[in-house]
Amino acid sequence: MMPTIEDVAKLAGLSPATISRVINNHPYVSQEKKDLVFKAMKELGYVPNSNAQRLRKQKTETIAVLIERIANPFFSQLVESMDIIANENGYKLLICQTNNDKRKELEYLNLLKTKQIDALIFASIESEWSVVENFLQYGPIVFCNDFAESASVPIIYLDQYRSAYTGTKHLIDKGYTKLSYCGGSKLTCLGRDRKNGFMSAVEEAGLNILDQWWFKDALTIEDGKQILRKISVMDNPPDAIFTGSDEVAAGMIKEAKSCGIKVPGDLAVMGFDNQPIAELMEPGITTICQPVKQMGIQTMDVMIDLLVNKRKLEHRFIQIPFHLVVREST
Amino acid sequence: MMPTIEDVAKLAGLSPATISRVINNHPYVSQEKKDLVFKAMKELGYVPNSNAQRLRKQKTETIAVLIERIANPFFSQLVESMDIIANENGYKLLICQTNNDKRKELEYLNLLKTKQIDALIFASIESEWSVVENFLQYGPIVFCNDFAESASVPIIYLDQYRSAYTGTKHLIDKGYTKLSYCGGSKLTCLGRDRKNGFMSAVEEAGLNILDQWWFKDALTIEDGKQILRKISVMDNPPDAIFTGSDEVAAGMIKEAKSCGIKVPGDLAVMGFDNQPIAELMEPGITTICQPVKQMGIQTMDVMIDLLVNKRKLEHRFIQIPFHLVVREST
DNA sequence: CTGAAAGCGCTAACAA
DNA sequence: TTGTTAGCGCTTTCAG
Repeated sequence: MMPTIEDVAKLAGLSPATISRVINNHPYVSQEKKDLVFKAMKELGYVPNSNAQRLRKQKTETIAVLIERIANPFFSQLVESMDIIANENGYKLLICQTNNDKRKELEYLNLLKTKQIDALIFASIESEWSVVENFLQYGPIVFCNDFAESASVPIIYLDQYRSAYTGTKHLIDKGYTKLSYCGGSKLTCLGRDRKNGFMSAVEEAGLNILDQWWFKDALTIEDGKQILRKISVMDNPPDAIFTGSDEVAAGMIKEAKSCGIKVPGDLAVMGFDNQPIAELMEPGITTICQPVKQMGIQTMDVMIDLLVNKRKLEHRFIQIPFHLVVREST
Repeated sequence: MMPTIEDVAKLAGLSPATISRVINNHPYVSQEKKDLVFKAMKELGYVPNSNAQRLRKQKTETIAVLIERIANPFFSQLVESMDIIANENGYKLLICQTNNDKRKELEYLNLLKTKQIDALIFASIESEWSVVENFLQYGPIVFCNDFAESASVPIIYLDQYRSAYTGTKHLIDKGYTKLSYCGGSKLTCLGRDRKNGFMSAVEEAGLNILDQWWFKDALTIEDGKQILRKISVMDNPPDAIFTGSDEVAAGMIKEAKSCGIKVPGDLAVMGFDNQPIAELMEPGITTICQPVKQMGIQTMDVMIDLLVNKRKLEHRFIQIPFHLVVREST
């Protein structure tokens, strides 16, 4: 079947060791033999068996990245840029969808133990750091976008507190007083910081938030529509809403049209991310621009540095800049 | 460092073979020994080294899928559903972005040869079948969405000819006579069939298409905007345009607003895919609904069948249904 | 500069 | 039902 290194050796009249040296660009192989090896390899259509190499070298040249869902544009863009950098450096990127399932997350973490990956990136996290920590002995771990409390590894992060504060402040400055908050799925560090930023601006302005103005688990366009329907039948509805995603905001705007609610006349809507959709909607969605690609690139740069230059794995926060994009929805 | 099967054997007072049997659920292991093995494994925190398993078994439980870009919503949705089915059947899905680069595609094909994957799915293809064919000896290959001419393997496909014909017919029935066509990147089977479907409806109606009404390489929102700008300055512009993607259509509609062109008054715009954006835009985009998830699921079902039941790899067309979704943009 | 040989961790005959 | 043994294909000392 597939030719092995031994077949090449035989054909070239050399030893497997020499073939291996050529494959791995070792110095001290005469040009003459090198040519012989290349010729034999070509003739046989030889390619080294990666599993044998991995077993021997105890390395896989593969990095895993854990995300919620690839169909979420934020993650697909993040992953795209990570993949490019990884490939440029000779690494493969394994994309792992957790769907916010702790069990699946743990399974993926086990890839480190079973030597199927050299390193792992969390772009979404469910587990406690105390659990994750145990896997550090098997390879470097880096956080990006979200992180686990008290994690002692590099964290590439956008200041959610300040960005939410900025967005909320914008609403307040525009004169809105009945603010609603629409958060994501879980209360991770990201969710917590974002909520605190919102609250901080609200308290500073001395505003009061009714219980019914709080929404959570809003992730999709559909979620946005549903929330808007709830708002549409409220006795005392909010006059502005801060959402954690452009998709939710888009769903709300779409549904508002059906319900006869004017955006921003009756309800101002803020998104988050600055996805393409934020610009395309009518009205355009005011949002916080997160440089997703940059985040992916920088995260992978850190990881490559760890892997290639064997830099020490230590805690540091790398801030990603953000900015407010004002459009018509507020 | 990491405990090996031998460590477990020693601790349990058994042979490595027995441990292996337990790991692989072989019959004929007494419950008593099994318990001993589990206890020892747990105590050592043992996990089998997959590279050793792969080398020995000559299997990876990994399937690759080749796509253009993961940030394209069509592909990210496709991949999401494939991943779910793959995981349910104990397979990992390796996502490979080719960016329409033949060289990269070939690199990924080589994963079959180097035993890093068991099988491969093309959801986008650049190479000739004559090239791809040579890799069949290393594992099954299946096409999905697009395919290579004369490929002799399963092809999961949406009838592009009929769908384009249907969409174009819709425009003609609405009374538009100056039709423009806006195609994708390359002239693959998918692109060719779609174009033929368009032409067929056009010829049937006896319409004339000006040279300047043909556009190609349109993929993104930005591309759509640019094309609209070109149209906006034409002496004799089209009155309806058939595009190959909702994103292109969305870009055109957005830009039309800036240019003072009415959609559909001055220009009717048709999309393709029925992405979420098609519903969200104002006007809503008339489009062809492609059941992406179903496509992903069915493709993976075929692949799993091939892999698990060792079904024979033979040519067959599996049709995915489509339907026209009429909204306001036409 | 090159080759011989050991062994990465596991599985599957073959024996017992 | 269990153990012994021979590799899977490659890399890396260690000798020469």
